[in-house]
Amino acid sequence: MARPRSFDTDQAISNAMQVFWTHGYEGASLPDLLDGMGLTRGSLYKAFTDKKTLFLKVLDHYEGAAVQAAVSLLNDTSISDGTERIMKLFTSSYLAVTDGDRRGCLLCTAAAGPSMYDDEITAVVSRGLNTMRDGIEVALEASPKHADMSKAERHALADMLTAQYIGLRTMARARIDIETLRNAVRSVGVMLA
Amino acid sequence: MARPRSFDTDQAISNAMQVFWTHGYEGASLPDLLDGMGLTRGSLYKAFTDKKTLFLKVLDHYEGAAVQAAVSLLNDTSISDGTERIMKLFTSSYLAVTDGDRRGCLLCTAAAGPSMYDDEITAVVSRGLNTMRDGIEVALEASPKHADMSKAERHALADMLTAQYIGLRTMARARIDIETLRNAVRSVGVMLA
DNA sequence: ACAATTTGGAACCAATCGGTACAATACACG
DNA sequence: CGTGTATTGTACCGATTGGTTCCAAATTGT
Repeated sequence: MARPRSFDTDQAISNAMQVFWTHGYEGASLPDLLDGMGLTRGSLYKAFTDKKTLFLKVLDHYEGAAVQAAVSLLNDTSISDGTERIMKLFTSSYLAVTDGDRRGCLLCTAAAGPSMYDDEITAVVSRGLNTMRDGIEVALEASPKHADMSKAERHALADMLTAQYIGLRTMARARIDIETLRNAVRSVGVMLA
Repeated sequence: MARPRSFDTDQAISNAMQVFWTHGYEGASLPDLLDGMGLTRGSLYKAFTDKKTLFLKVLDHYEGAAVQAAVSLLNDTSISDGTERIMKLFTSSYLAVTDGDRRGCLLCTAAAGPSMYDDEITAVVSRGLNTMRDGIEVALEASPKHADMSKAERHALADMLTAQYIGLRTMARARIDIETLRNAVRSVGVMLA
């Protein structure tokens, strides 16, 4: 009936995610995105309406990929001790930096930026962060060391660890010395032990 | 000899700080700044060279005001227990939110933004965060509960608490539920107790 | 009074921003 | 093979970005 789309939508969103991840929402210009996604203005606006809509789709994608990966790690029953899973999450954040990835967490970056004055973006971001939080809580429930805590206390501890996670990933983006990051992760381990 | 400056430079910087604090570096436009500072383009560029230079001055000002206030709280020997001082710092961050201040920490916001791809800004930001970190470490040294730790362990714990602080203030900006913030602070208290 | 300087303000700049209009293009189906 | 149709590329849009330049008015010390 008509000319088919020459690009894969998911792939395009995934490419856009990389651009937003490095530059942030307001820092990523249309040319940046077009370049990274490998398509032209017309195609982008036809397929994704506008920049903000694209960003919301990207956040969804990030939630479905990066956040979901973290959550399933936190739910991985093949590691019986929940605190071990949590430490694996924090350690992997540290290892990303040693591998040269200083971009931090897309969600955490968006959480700090001026884009948070937009209600829709705010909603998606805090939903994503809450998903992380819930994952941490699940892992805590599978931790023998925290079995005697009250549900409320465990809930609060999950909140604290979420803040810890956000702080760690923000520090990574801020080019804080790698030793400091290592120390922070190590101390989380000591605290949970 | 010549006409003196009709505005107070420090006051102007302080006003600029408010604008950057709410909008972030790239989010604050020239009109925003001129409006908030109450002066015109000509005066601003004569006095502060350009936007980035102004922002660096603002960061210095923030370090001399907000960060220094936090540090002197952390050094306040009238509160003998260092952990109490640290908890006061975290609690005050929480109380800022209950008072309706959702702007978070200027340094932490700058740490997450695309402005971190600028070396000069990066340097000033991480210097400020390190100052905070050192303050926390001093407080820890004045804590009986942490007197038996090794210097290295205490250092690492300070790093962790810095990440915690950044995360907390970022969550405040991200409009995370106030209960979650309260829980996070409470858990820090439990952890340090 | 005079020289020095800063003021507010407007005009102006090139560059870039996000977004749109539209003609050329390339495909799927009858 | 055509023809309808959605996609594509590009030229273009007005608005805004940070930054400059000019100038008359204002305010000081000498």
